[in-house]
Order: sequence, then structure tokens, then C-alpha cells
Amino acid sequence: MGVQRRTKTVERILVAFRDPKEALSAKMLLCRMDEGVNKTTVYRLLDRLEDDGVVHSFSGDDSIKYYARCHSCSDTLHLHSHPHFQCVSCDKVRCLDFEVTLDAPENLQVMESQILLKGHCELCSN
Amino acid sequence: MGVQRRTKTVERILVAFRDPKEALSAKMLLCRMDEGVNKTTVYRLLDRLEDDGVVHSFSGDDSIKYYARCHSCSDTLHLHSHPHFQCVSCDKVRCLDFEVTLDAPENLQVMESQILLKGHCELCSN
DNA sequence: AATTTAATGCAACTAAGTTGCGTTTGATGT
DNA sequence: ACATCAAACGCAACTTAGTTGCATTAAATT
Repeated sequence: MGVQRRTKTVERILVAFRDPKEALSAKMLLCRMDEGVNKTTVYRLLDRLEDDGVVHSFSGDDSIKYYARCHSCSDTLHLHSHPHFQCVSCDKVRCLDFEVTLDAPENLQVMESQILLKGHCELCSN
Repeated sequence: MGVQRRTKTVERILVAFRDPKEALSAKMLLCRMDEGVNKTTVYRLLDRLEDDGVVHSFSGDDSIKYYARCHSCSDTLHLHSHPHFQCVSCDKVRCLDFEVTLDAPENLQVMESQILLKGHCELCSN
């Protein structure tokens, strides 16, 4: 049933996610919140915020779980059909703007699709 | 520079990958090879086979690395633009037949794309 | 058969993520 | 304002995927 109390740590995590496109791992979040927050708390809050439809998650190419803001999700409806991009140079991960629909074989009942593009971002592609 | 010697363990791993579409994790491989093979060996062989263009890898929704046979790759050219499917019920993972091309924003220099569909496979969708 | 070096096994390690439990703290009622 | 109670927290210990160093084994070549 997700987050019930608006604690300081919740506020700080939401601040870390102020960029609507940027995706963060638990470790990145821990680094940003310089004043000591426990990693267990971060992992648990990310779970709760995901339940609430505040953030969505996906697995990066490095097999690390990344989280980013949701924009039209709730605790009852989670819908993401946008791709994500991971820069192989600076390792930044983010949501891309366009939606993708794939027509999968009929015998498969597809519930979700995760698309991860890898390459060099604008800043790293020189 | 990949596999240089055709050892028994290499043979056994290639047998495990006889299904051209099925994707396997290191753990699954270890289970299949009932006679003791060390996990380090499996991880190392998978790396080498990937270098050689014999298998390709991708990250599952469970943040576990999966490997599957390549069909037209070599040590110099690795090219995969097909999606993968992971059944949320039986956890089997496999390659799908169709190729996908996405038009990413121009400012991004995309080198590779990973598409993972999640849902129920034919056998589990009742 | 002897030699060489890739491949293997083992133990110890790293890193992401989880769990149990005792303590703290935010929300609610009086 | 204060007591209460469960949500949220911190800590330590754990699980699991994957890696590394090193000594040993076994393919390939002579």
C-alpha cells in the first residue's frame, strides 16, 4: 500500500527525482543524499514509491535496477511504453520521450515491454 | 580472444544451448550440467563464447544476465536487433523471431538496443 | 613423451539487494 | 499539549550474482 507518511527521507528522495527524465539507481540516490540515510531505507522507499505509481523501475544493461519518475501512473495503473537510454560513456540513464508499440506474436500474452537503448549521449558523443 | 580449446565443458555448454531460441542464465546452465562443473568456469566460458560471437547476452527483468545462441555473429561483428521474451509465470526466457528498428532522437548515438517483453508464454497463458 | 599455456577448480571476495528486529517518529485521538 | 500506535527507520546479518588470484589439470603442438 505504499508510502503513508511524508517523512524527511521521502521528501529528499522526491527532490532527487526532480528531473522528470533522469533515472537513478539506489546507489546513486545514496550518494546524492550526503547526510546519512540507510541503504535499507532507500530500497524500501523505492519499493513503496513504485507501488504508489510515483516511480517506475527497469533493469539497466549493468543488471542494476534504475528508477525514474512516473507521469501518469497511480497505485492502480502503471503504464510505461517509453524506452530508456543508457550512455556507455558517462553511465547516465534516462527516459526517452517517444512511445513504442510492438506487435508481438499472437501466442504470447505480453504485459509489459522494456526497451533499453545503449550508446553515447549528446555530451559524450564527440 | 575467446575459446581456444575445445574442452569437455565447452562441448557441454554448447549442448545446453542446442535450442536456437532459448536463453539461459549461468545458474540454469549449472543446474543442467548435473556432473559438477564449477561456476567460475561457466561464467568464464560464457564470456569467451560471447567474445567469439557464439552467444549474446542481455539483462532479464530480474537483473540476471541471460545468454542465448547467436546465428550470424562472429568475433568481429555482433548484431542483435531481435527482442527477448520472459514469461512471468514459468520464468523461461527466449529470443523472438522478428527484428525491430527504432528511430531514436538524432542527438543520441545509439549503438545497441535491448527489448524485453514480459508476459505469459503459450504454455502459461490459460 | 615432453612441453607449453589455455582451461579448470577452489576459496575468498565484491556488490546489489533483502530480512529480522529493536528503536524512532509522524499522525491521530483525547 | 500529551499519550498512543503503527509506519518508517537504522543496524547487522544475510542471500545471491558475478569476479579475482592462484595453484593445478589437461588440450594442443613439438
